[in-house]
Amino acid sequence: MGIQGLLPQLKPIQQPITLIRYEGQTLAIDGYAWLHRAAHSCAEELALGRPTSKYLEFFIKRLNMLRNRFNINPYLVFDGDAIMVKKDTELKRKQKRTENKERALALWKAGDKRQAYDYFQKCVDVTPEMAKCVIEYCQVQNIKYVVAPFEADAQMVYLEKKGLVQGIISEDSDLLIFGCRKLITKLTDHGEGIEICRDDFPRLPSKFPLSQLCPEEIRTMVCLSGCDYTAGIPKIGLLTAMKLVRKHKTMDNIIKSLQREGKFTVPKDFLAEYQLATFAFQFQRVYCPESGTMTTLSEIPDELRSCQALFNCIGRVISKTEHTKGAIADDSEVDHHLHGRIAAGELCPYNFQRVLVNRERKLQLTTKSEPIIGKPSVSQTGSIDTFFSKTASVSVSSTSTGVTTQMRVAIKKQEEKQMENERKMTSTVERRKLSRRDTPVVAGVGMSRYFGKTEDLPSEQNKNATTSAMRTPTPVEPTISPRLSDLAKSTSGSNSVLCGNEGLGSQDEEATDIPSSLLSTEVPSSMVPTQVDLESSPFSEEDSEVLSEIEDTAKFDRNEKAPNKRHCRSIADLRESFSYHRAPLQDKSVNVASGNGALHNSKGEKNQFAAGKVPSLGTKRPRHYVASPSSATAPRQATRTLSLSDFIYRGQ
DNA sequence: CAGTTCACGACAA
DNA sequence: CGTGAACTG
Repeated sequence: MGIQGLLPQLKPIQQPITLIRYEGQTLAIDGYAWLHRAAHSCAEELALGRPTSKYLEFFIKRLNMLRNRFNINPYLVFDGDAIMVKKDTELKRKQKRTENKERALALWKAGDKRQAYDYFQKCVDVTPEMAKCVIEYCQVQNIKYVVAPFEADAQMVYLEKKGLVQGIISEDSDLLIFGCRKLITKLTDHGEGIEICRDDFPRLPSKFPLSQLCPEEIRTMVCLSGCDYTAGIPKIGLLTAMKLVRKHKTMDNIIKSLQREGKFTVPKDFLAEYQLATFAFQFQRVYCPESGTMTTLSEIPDELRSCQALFNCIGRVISKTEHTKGAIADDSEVDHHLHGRIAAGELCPYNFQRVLVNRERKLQLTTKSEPIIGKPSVSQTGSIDTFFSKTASVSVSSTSTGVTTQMRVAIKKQEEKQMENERKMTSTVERRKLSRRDTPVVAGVGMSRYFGKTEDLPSEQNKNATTSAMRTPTPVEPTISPRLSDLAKSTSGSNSVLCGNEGLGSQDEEATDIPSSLLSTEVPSSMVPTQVDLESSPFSEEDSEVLSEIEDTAKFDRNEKAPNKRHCRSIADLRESFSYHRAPLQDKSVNVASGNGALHNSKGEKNQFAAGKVPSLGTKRPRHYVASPSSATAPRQATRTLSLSDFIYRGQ
């Protein structure tokens, strides 16, 4: 993957840096790159279809580092659907993985867990469901994210072009071909990495004078030597490709020359492959979080707009009328709304008819067994977990958050670490009212801000605020109603069967399809779930407990007397309510410091996207909807944007 | 021999 | 990703 041999050639301009130099800026992060690394810490659980919080912990650790230690605004970008040019390679990889997985499982069953472990590592696959788990964390934490319609690479470069991010964290050298200006690679846990700037290209040695090539020539070069979209020509590496381009300029000339000399064997349809590759590099579909529409990385020139092949390889988009993905040239024919929901992580990126479900929650729903948590958590045992199991039965609010147990555990762990650090770093204990800091309960209280432990909140005002905010990170949609019945089917009848390891690897496909009637942008209000719908659902008691989060949101949606009853303010609310301006570690209040607008944490106009901006079903919000707090929400906002610690340690 | 491509093994987590 | 084997001129 990537451009073989590119990074070594760029060695002269690779600059070791620390993230300090990005203080106050926003950086795009290749979400799947992190997921892949994180997945190695729990390959076994992932392959066996068992719950885990490890990969989330990885994200939390790193996101905390970025935000707290370096004051950087992370902008997570996840891959979406595969584009045509890459689909076959994707399939091959999948095949390899399933191959390894089978071997791993065979070894596992044979009892050879040692060797099985190695093969688990080789078959690690990251799924959109895992991304969703991270996404829900982002929603709670007010971290920006987007699910790219296709490749994250193109999406991230687009964000950079638009000035929404000032740099890109990724391991992929492809980024530079897409036009990335600032690439940060090899980022460590401590925030050190390698920076590659486009502006430094002129400093490259004459051996590899990249700056003397125009963008098109660069694409020619990498296509010759091989990239994600072309196999390249055998025996031609980056350097010979460079020479060829310098000599003959265009791909046409190069191919002619090569064929004349006969030294190299040019694959038959290489030229066509190249053509498609350049399309994908330049015009790949991306999602514009500002306008809430699908666009292309670069604008498609008029003379190419009639090229059908182009629209096939830059990514097929959803047609507004057909409700299928196709090569659509006309922007107004594109269903931007559905793509917005994909970008928000609401719908499955490769099958928009399916709701995207957090992997860990899905596991909770399909196997009723209580999740196997990483470890019983030595410190302060009994505080948080029992806390949750207690309140779960008492109050719906704790289960209504849509946050899985894994998330709780993961967040809790990180919180503990952070508090540990805080403890070390601050010798002045008086800073805040921390009298209760060291009591075992503290962690539990700390958690409450994520999970709406409403009874801890003093005022009625806050209570409402929290419940409305806490409901669920997933936008509350009418689609929940049909889903409920599906889930009922899948969970109620077959509980005993589903327990245990039964679903090895086959846990994926759930009947979460949305009826096509719901795909239209106009949703009859009759689709809003009714009390009858819910009460007639034949849940067992346990089921309803597990499912209460969904049910809750539905109830809440009904009772909410918000102006827009089809789609409660859900995430917009959530992030608005929970945007604290700074994590508690720093003393400097950054709220005010962001004069340059780089840090637009809570009220920032640029912050509106990640999910709140996404148009909701059947509503037509103004294009540049800025989540300006209404007078009604303003006071709540005020109370909300206390420092995190204040929030944690208030009320008891 | 210098320059280059390519296949392998190792990382890290 | 870095290494070394293998190939070329």
